[in-house]
Order: sequence, then structure tokens, then C-alpha cells
Amino acid sequence: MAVSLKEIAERAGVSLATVSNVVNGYRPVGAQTRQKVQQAIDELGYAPNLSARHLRRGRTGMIALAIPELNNPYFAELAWAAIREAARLGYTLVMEDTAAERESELMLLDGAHRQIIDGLIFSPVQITREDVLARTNATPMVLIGEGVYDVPHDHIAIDNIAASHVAVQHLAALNRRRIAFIGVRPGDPRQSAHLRLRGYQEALSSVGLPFAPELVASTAQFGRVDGLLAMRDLLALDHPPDAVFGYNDLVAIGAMRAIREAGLRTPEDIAVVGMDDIEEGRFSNPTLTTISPDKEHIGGLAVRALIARIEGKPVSPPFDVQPPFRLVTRESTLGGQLPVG
Amino acid sequence: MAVSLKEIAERAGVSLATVSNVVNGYRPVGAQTRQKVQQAIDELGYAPNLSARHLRRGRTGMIALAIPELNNPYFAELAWAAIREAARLGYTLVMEDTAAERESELMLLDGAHRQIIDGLIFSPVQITREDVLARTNATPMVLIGEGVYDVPHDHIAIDNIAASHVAVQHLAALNRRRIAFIGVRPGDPRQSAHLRLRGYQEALSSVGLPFAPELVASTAQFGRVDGLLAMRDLLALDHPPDAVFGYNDLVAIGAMRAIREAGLRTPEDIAVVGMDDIEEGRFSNPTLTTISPDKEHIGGLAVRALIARIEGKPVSPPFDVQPPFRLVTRESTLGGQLPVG
DNA sequence: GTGAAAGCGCTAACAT
DNA sequence: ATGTTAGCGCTTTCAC
Repeated sequence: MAVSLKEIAERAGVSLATVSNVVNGYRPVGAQTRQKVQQAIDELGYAPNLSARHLRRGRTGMIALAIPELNNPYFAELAWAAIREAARLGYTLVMEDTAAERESELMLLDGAHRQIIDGLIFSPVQITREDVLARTNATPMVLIGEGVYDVPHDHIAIDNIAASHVAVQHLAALNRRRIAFIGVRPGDPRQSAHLRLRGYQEALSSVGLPFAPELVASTAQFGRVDGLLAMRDLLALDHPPDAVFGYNDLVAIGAMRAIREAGLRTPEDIAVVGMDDIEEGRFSNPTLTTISPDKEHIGGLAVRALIARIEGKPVSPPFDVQPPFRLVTRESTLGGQLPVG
Repeated sequence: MAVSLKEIAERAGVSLATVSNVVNGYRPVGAQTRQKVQQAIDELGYAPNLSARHLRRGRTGMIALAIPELNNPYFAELAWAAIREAARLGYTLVMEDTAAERESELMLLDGAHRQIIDGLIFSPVQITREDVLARTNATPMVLIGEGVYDVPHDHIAIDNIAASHVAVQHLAALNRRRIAFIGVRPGDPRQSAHLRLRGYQEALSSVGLPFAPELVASTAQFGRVDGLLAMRDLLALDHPPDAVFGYNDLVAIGAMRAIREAGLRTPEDIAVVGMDDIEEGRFSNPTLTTISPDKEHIGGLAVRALIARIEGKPVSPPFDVQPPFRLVTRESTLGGQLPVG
């Protein structure tokens, strides 16, 4: 059995409460008392029993990060940033897999883990704004990504319309005329990806290109294989595209694979742009031009915001933050042989 | 506040103990009593307070998976398998990042989180067998990967020598004569990667090829960039290799990047084999030949073994399991245009 | 088959 | 500045 507060108290000849105060610092403690207690703690190797603390406090010190797939390196990179920040603030972060399924997402919304987590950072893809508004569970929740907008929760997502604009304009500036989009079909009930589609459409019109519905390819998920399948469809068109903007880097990488399978070349025949700036894209052949969001920033901010809510910091209205992003140009649009970076 | 056992007991008109027994099934409960209790539970939506349960039981229900980097898709894929299995068995899995640093690994060994976790699944890379033997902490631990061998803990790792054999023999069968290895320099204090190096050496001799020390390139870590740098060194040799066996897929992918940077082609000029079978290698250009271990198997087994130890199942001696693997051949050695899969 | 009651280790309200 | 004490919700003896 581990050392308890009581043993420390006896050893130091003080009360339980005093030891607790040395440990937690809720109330001031006299210098020499603190000294004695600290010594006892060091000698006996005391560490607080978290279960007891949590039982008493009514909180568990655990927060969850729910993402559609850890397979996506974007989320893996984000997760690490969040894990580190949570640890720094004394919380333990556990990861939940929704597998991008509506059922799993709804269960999380309604507090499947109410008993074990103090708060939730959630990157939904299937649920709708209405689902979130209908939520009754009071566990604090921070939303990330473009799955859902305009709900009474803190929300962090880059400006997807602006980002798509930048991507498409980059392609247009390279004299591409038939620019395809691989993501979500217009009319899909999910909010997700609509913004990127809208940015795509707006950018087309801003550079004077027509919107051709057949150049929008929909996917079931947003993985490599989805990009591959969608690109095959696009290549089967009478007038295939000369450029593609992928919903994310994985989709773009799948698309590049389809292009190569068809015996075509990137970017000579078809230029490709992705989104997320995962490391894989810095080493792919060709390297991938992409929109780079600041994952460290997003993960850290999400954790801090959530913990502030959990700990009932001065109530502020839910915020909606748009972290910075930038276009990173590489071989998949520029061609040639650029240094890795 | 959530519903407690007490409320259920009152509602059902029975004692606390009875409700507990319905929930946990430690003692038999009469049919109609059980019925009443179950109804109360359903009506009030009871869920046990885990902090309280853990406090009482002296365990937290949490296990940790410590890996060198979540960035490596191999570990990300493994982690998901472990998370799912842990959840199935009523445990919560938290991830720890060692960043492949010796300091972090030693802290974990010595129970940095003794208070919060019931057990540890650990994939070490820097610590030595002696470090593990010197461990005093009694928290159950299962080791995975080839970081450490011959220690009194359950251990799961594929047969690295055999796997390396297969990889190198595949290259030799393709008439490659100067087969390089990117991994760890002979003499490195870590056990890690020595086995793959040994398998490489043995396979060379078994096919009648000489061992050329200059064809072994060492790396600091095992990421894409490490493979890139090592391959650049190999390409600068007077007699560069015509094939490369990478410590893992990431290293191999970095190597392919370096090959392309140098204006050479894979596999025409240099064939490449990796290890891990991460999804990225199924979509890279060219697709990557690799050794494929069963990650689902490894992750699930590690969790089950650990939980068995935690729950004090019939004491069996520590086991050492070698899960199955297979060679998956793709374009990076065979060339041509194979279907994705 | 069921009940009563003693804590697990901690925090916080109430004393002094 | 420090001490006393009442639980947090649960499991688990010990009774019947």
C-alpha cells in the first residue's frame, strides 16, 4: 500500500489538513511546519491517491479527446499536443475513437463517459448542429474542426473558406483551368466539408473560372483510399481535371496514387493540393503542397479552454477561434525538386 | 450530481449491499430482488462512480501504453487496437509519450505514474536490459517490441531475426548484390535494432553475399527524416548500394525520398524494403515492400496479458510471444504497377 | 439471500 | 496558522 496523508501527518506531527495544505496550497502554512511536512513527504515518498481526491472533489482529472480516427496523422499530431498540455495542467487525457460514425458521436454527445471524464474535446464529423443543440448533458465540451458551427460551445477551427480560397487561387495562378474538388457532395446533410466546398466555389468565381459540378467528387470517408477512388472517377471523365484540391492531405495522397496508376504525372498532368500539412506530405513523391494549420496551437488552446470551463473560470461566452494557417508550396503543384521541409 | 447506489437502494427498497451485488455479481441475488433493483437502475439511469470504486478497490482501472512516438503510424495503429481491447475489458487506456528519450523511459520504469495506473504496456527503445532488471516498482508491466529481451516480464515482439532474413533474402532473390541496412550501428549500447541488424548479416551470409560495414547506416531516431539522411550518406559512397532494408517503414520512406532527390529511381536503381506495413506504404510512390506484423494481435494480446497480471490471474511465468508476420511485396522491390492493397 | 456498518484517502467547512 | 471532522460512493467483512 502506498503512503497516505495520514502517515505523513503522524510523521511530521501535524494534522491531516496541514499536510493537505502543503500539498495543495489552498491555505497558507507556516514556514517551519511546511518544512517538516515536506521532509516527511520526501522521506516516505508520498504521492496523493488520485481516486480519493477525485471522489472527494467530484472530478476525475481526466478529459477526453474524441477524434474520428487516430490513423489520420493530422489527429495523431494534434493529440500529442493536447496530451502534453493536459499533463502540464495536471490532467490526464484519454482518447476516444468515434470511427467517424454517427452513433458513436451521438453517444459521446450524450455523455457515454459522464462518470469518468470532466470534459470533452470533440472533433465531430457526422452529427449536425441540431444534434448538438439538443444535448442535455452538462459536461463541458470544446469543439474543434469544421464539423459543426454556431453552437453554444467553445469552438476552434481554421477559416476553411479562406483556406480553400488560398488553395484554389494557388492552382489558378499556375494556369490550371479545370480544378476539381475531392470532398463532399453539395447537399450532404453534414456541415463538414461544406465550407471547403464553398471556398472552392467562391475562389473559382473570383478567378473567373466556371463551376463544373462533375468536378466535385464525393467520398465516404476522408482517408487515402477515399481519395484514390474519387480520383479514379475524376480521371474517367470526358474532360478530366488538370488540378485537384483535396479535402485533406490523406485524400490528396490517395489522389496522387490514382494519378500515377493511370500513368499520369503530378504536377505535370494534374496538380494536387491538400490540407493539414502532415509529415507524410513532406516525404511523398512528389511532395505535397498543402494548407498548414498550427496543430500545436489548436491542441493546446482546446485543452486550456476546456479546463477553464471545468474549473469554472470567470464565465465568458463561448468563443469561436480561427487559428492561423498558411499555404506551403511543394512539388505537387510546382514540380521540380525542392528541398524537403 | 449523478445517481448513487444509495438512491437505487432506497428506490428498490433493498440494502446497498444488494444493489452492489446486482451490479457486480459477487454474490447470488434472488430473482425478484434482482428484478426490482434492475428496474430502479434503469429508471434512474445509474452508473457506478468509478472514483469511489477505485478508491475502495485500490485500483484505478487505468492502464498506460508508453510508446516512443505517436507520430509513427505503426504505434498509432497499435494504440487503437489496445484502446479498443482495454475498453472491452472495462479498462481505460492512457497514452504516454517517451519521445524515445532515456530519461522518460527510466521515469516510467520507476513508476512515475504509480498512483494513477494499474499497469503499463511499454515499448522501450533506449533503456537496457539492466535498467529493467534493476526496477523495484511492482506495477505489472508488459513489454512490446525489440527494445529489451530476457527480462522477467511478459514480452511480445515478432522474431526480428527471422523477419530481417525474409526481407534480405527477398532482395537477394531479385539479384541485388549490395544490400544496405539503415538502422543502428554495430556496437550501439541499446539492444534495439541489433536483432534486425543480425538478421541482415545472417541473411547476407546465407545467400553468399559479403558483409560490408559501410553499407550499415546508423540513425539517431527512426523517423522519415532519419531515413532520408542515412540514405544520403549511402548514396555518397564510392559504390552505393543497389538495395536497402530499412529499420521500419518510415525510415524506408525517407530513404526513397533521398533516392528520388538524387535523381535515381526505386526500384530500378535501388530497391527498398521496410518493416511495419503502415498504410502510408500502400499509397507511397512507389508502394513499399514491407514486413507486416499483426498489429491487432499484438495490441490485443498485450492488453489481455497485462490485465491478467493486474487481476492476479493464476500465476504463470512471464511469457515471450512472437506474433506472426509476413512479407508483403510491392513496387519498391518489384517495380511495375501493382494494385493497391 | 440479505442487511448493517466500517472504512478506502482525501478535501473543505467549521472550529480554535 | 493549524486542528477536527464529516462525508464523497463504493466494496466487503461480519452478522443474521
